[in-house]
Amino acid sequence: MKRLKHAFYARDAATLARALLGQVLVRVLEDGTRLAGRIIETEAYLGVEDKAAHSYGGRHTPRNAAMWGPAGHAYVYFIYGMHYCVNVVAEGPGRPAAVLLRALEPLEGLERMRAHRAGKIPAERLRPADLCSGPAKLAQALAIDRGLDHADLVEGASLFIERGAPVPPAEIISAPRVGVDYAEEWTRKLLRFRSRGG
DNA sequence: ATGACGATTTACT
DNA sequence: GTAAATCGTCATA
Repeated sequence: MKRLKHAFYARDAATLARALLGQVLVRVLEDGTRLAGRIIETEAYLGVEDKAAHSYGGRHTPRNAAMWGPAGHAYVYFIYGMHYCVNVVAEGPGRPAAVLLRALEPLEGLERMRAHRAGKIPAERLRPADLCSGPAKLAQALAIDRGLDHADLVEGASLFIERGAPVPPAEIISAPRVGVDYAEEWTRKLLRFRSRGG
C-alpha cells in the first residue's frame, strides 16, 4: 500500500473529507503492532468562518494550534473530560481547516483494538462494528491521544494514511454535523460524509 | 482565580 | 427518550 502525500491533504476541508472516505488510517504502536481501518465517516471543519470549527473567528490557542499548521498533520484534542478526537489538517498556512475522523471499518489489529476499548464494556459489545464507530471510539481503539497531536501523517512513523479504494460520489451520503447545535446556520450545513453501506 | 462548557459515549428509564 | 461521567481549556475578571 502507498502512503498519501502532502498534496492529497492540501485541499479545502470539504473536498478532503470526501476524498478520505475509503482511505486506510494506520496506527503503528510502540511495539510495532499495526492497527488499521478504512475511513467510512468524516466531518469537514472549514476554518475561521465556520461557527462550528475550533478555529472560528480566528481563534488560535494552544489547543487548536495544529489546525493552523501544515496540511497532513494530525489535530488531536481532548473533550468532555474523557475522550480524544482525531482530525486531519487540511488546506495550508493561514487556513485553519481540518477533517474529523468519525468512524472506521476495522481491518488490522482487531484484537488489540478490542483490548484498548475493553474496560467495563462486556466482550459481547466489542464486535468489530463497535470498535471504531465514533470519533472517540476510534481514537481509543487505535490508542491515539494528545501525544499524537501535531503528528506528521506524511513523514511520521506512528500515524499515517494509506491509499485505499476511493468512494465514488454517488456512494457518499451527506448529512449535518453531529454535536454542533450551537453553531447556528452552520449546524445545518451538509459537511458530514459517510460511505453508503458503511 | 474562577466558572461555564464541550466536534462523546454509555447506561438507564 | 434523558442524564451522568469528568476535566482541560478559555474567556472573563
